[in-house]
Amino acid sequence: MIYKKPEKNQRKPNAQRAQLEARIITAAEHAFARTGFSGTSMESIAEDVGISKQNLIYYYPNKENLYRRVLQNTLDMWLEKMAFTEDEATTPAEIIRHYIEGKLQLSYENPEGSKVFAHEIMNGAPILKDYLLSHLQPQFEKDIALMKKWAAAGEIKNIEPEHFFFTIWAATQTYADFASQISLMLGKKKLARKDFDNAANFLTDMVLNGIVANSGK
Amino acid sequence: MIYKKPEKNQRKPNAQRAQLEARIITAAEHAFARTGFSGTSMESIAEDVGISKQNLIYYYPNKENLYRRVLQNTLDMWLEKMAFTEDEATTPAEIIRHYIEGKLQLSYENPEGSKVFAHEIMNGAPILKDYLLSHLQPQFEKDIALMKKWAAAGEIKNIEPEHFFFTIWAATQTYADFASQISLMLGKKKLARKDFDNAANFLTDMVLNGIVANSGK
DNA sequence: TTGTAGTTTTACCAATTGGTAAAAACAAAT
DNA sequence: ATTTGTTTTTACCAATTGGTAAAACTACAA
Repeated sequence: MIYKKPEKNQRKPNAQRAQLEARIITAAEHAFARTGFSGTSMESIAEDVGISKQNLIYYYPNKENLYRRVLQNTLDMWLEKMAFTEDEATTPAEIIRHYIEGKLQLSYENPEGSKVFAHEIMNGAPILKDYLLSHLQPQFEKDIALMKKWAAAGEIKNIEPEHFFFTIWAATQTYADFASQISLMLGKKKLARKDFDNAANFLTDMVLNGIVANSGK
Repeated sequence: MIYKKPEKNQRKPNAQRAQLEARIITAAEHAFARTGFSGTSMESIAEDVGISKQNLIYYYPNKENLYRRVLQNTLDMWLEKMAFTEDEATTPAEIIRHYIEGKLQLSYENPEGSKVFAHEIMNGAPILKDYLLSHLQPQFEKDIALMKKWAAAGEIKNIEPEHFFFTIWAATQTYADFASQISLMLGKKKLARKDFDNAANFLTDMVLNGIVANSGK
């Protein structure tokens, strides 16, 4: 008898599992985006994927687990666009323009994630609170400082940077979170790429004219 | 036997009932604001009021009923601040300033209502859709036209008014809907009157500088 | 003091909730 | 063909859900 390393043999082509897991995450994201954590049932997610509830539970053993996974998934691509500290060599106007465009693109590409985030915040951020404090807050602080430096150097007007960020966040995320209302107002079935481009143009124009010292253009 | 008009005698001092109904509405608003329609249970609302679920059902016979009531309650005070057509005699700058202040005051005074509204929209506005189309949309159209007139007259820059409104709505409602995130960022337990004043100052300054032709001031 | 309208409590109920346990089906390596 | 790990199905379950039905309680007018 020889000692044989009991190396895990992975029979199933792992790709298939990954694919199903991805489909589950997508369905879950969709569901949580509409009705939040407590308003969503595991059954409905499973149904959406086309598997049984028990089978769903096999992959994600409980609801909070699944929810955290969805939240984390989104947050990863989210947070990096939430703060704008970057290459300080470029001008404030360019940084701000780039920032607005990036956030709007995110709303366009991942509106569901934005909504899941919104639900969590409106519920008092019970799960995200720590994360926001430890990850977003420091970045926020840094960006505030940067804008104050700009103001001191006369590159932008002497505004309150905090509210600048709240406004940009709100104005960009609204095209994801409130898409149904916006498309209703515009008389469209669904928001298209073009609408996001228009939004980007409007927003950057207004913001740059509004706060950049030498009038943006 | 004389025919006596069976006039309804209202024994219970009607005021007491009205008071309890108001307490229920408040509790319901609070609950729906956190977790939306499907995420809220009648039990939890009753508990919050301090009565039994069956007693709650005596006053509001079913959940959707109660939800519609809460929604309507909010909407009444909501919609009139959602459009700004008014006295056309005043200047665009004054109208816009007044508009922003009004919307922010609403967010300050009734943040719960704002959140209920947000939940409804994020869920695709299943109940509000018709109302928005018949009430908000026409006002919206009118205001768009007004702003275009301003632009044609050279009073404001040639922007896209639709996105102007989306931005203002988002930027003002965010202080209600996302209050938990904002207060987290500002390092405060709760947003105070002062924070809303600051927001109003920032927003009006930026917007007026950004879109009014003769630079707002 | 009794009738009556308004209110609250008690007793249920079927459906849905998130979740467990274990049996069965499946697929691949030996 | 058999073992072995992976996946799916079947069978449950206690708790919670929105809601019904009716009994019991309350207070006031006659």
